Amino acid sequence: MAPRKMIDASAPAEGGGIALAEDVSAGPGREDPLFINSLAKGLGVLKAFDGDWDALGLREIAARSSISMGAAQRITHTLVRLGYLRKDDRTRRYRLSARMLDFAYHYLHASPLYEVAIPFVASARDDCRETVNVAELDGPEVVAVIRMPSQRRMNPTSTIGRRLPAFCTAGGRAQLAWLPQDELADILDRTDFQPRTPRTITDRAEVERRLEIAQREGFALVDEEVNLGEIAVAAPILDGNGRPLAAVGVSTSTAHWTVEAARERLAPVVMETARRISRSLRGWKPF
Amino acid sequence: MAPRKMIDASAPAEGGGIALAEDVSAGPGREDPLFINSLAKGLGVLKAFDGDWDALGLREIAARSSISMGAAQRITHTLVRLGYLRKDDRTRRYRLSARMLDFAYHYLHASPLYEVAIPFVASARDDCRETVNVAELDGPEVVAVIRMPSQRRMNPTSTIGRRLPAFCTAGGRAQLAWLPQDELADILDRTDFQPRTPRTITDRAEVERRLEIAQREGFALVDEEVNLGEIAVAAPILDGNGRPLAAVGVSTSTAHWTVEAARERLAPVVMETARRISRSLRGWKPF
DNA sequence: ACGCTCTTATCGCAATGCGATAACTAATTT
DNA sequence: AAATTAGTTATCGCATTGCGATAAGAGCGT
Repeated sequence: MAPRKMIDASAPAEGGGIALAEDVSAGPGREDPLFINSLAKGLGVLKAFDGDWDALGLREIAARSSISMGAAQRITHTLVRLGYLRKDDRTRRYRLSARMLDFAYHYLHASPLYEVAIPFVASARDDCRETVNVAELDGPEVVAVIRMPSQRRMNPTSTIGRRLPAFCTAGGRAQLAWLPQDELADILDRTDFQPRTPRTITDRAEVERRLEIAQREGFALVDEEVNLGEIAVAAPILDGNGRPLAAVGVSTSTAHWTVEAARERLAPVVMETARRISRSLRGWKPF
Repeated sequence: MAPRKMIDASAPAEGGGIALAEDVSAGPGREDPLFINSLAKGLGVLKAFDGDWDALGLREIAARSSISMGAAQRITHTLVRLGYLRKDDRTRRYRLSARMLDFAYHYLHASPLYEVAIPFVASARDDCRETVNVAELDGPEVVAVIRMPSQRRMNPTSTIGRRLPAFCTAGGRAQLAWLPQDELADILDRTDFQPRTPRTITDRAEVERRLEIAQREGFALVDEEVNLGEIAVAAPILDGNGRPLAAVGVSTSTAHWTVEAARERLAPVVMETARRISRSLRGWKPF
């Protein structure tokens, strides 16, 4: 009964709109007759398996997704039946099944980006022996789409699907810098300039200045703004109209690289890699 | 006129029967009061974005997931609102959003396997300069969980989330071979021994013999049974009780490797890598 | 053994999501 | 261009579907 309300950031897409996660439980009929509540709840449950907590019990699922236990019961039952959740009959706890990766598979195969980029990314990683990644912009965030880690273990192993704010990441800035003015402004309007480290630039004007520099230089460089001890460089993958589709980036450690070294030896690699991928993609028009 | 009847008695409104590859519903729509149909349909729509087709229109979505257009309308609306689908207002078509990768992220972070394995896999790939992967068993199939491709472009670029039959893949056999007898039998019972190439072993007894050999040798070797021109070697990652959690595998091309060379130079790598990962995982008990 | 907590099963009700249809808009044909 | 068509959005009344509460059942700890 703890009235804890876990508002999850579910709907960053549309600007206005109603706070949907808010009234899911105590919901009086809302004014959106097309919105299917059970679907939202179901996906909410899938999202509840967030932290590195292991198997969840029914009660905890209900609490985390702020739904009634009856709903949790029905939803878990359905998800188990569909194969997305697995249940340990002994402990009566649930955990995600490998079928969750189906979604990633479908997504990655819905665009040629993945397949085309892989060999170039592999080659780039071998050239500089550092972690290379490809990230897409999704609203004010970037999402890791490809990740080829170096042997060195990085701080928080960034995984496919990881989301980070665009304004302070190299991949994010590399895409923001090539965006049309109005779209950029729209995204920055929606951005929460929260510092991730003491070195994160939180001033919008200053970020915009960095974007101009990135545009001019052809790459974005971020120095310990995301994680202390980490330097990242990224360049945009552009479609035929010069619109950014994603960014190729390299992350490395201040223990082995200086900003100057990165600028000199890493930046050319990401720019060249991004250019090659861009060229291989020509002809395919995203929306 | 009361033509609104519904002869659907014969066609229980099970969620998207056709499009779902698995036996999602042998007939669950029937009497299963806990089964939430709208949730199944919603997930079915997400799955409809399967091939490399690009953006889908409402009509096509409805057809692919075998739901009414009304349902398609409501579901897409909901999914767009939740951020899983993106809509191009000009063409009125939908496509998956990067948010789909959230699921992969949650799944990969629900177990320590991913983080622990990454550096070892990276190191293995650098040792043999071939594609290294980690796959988990999910029923009679294996699912790719980690993929570190070589620079050489492989036939069908295997992606995270890709599913293949366990009985004819190296990663699959490496896990089957270490499974308790009853579980193995259960999985083989459910296996459809369909050949993927002319060289696929489709005789259950012969597959079982190969499993014994794999068990004895410590690794599984598959020669062009999945794709022509491809040799794969894999070894199991075991938990404290000797139960397989996943498998480390290397895929390579017959153009550059012979079976003997793979056995001699690749097998030791996967075995050693699997052993290292296994040891790093001790203490964590999956269910 | 007896509480306790959490999970599974059951039930009656009405809100929710359903399918059909109509209004609309973009793209194609003539 | 006007006319035709394919496809998408909006609306509506109704029964179905999924809802929350409650009761029955399992484990677990003390």
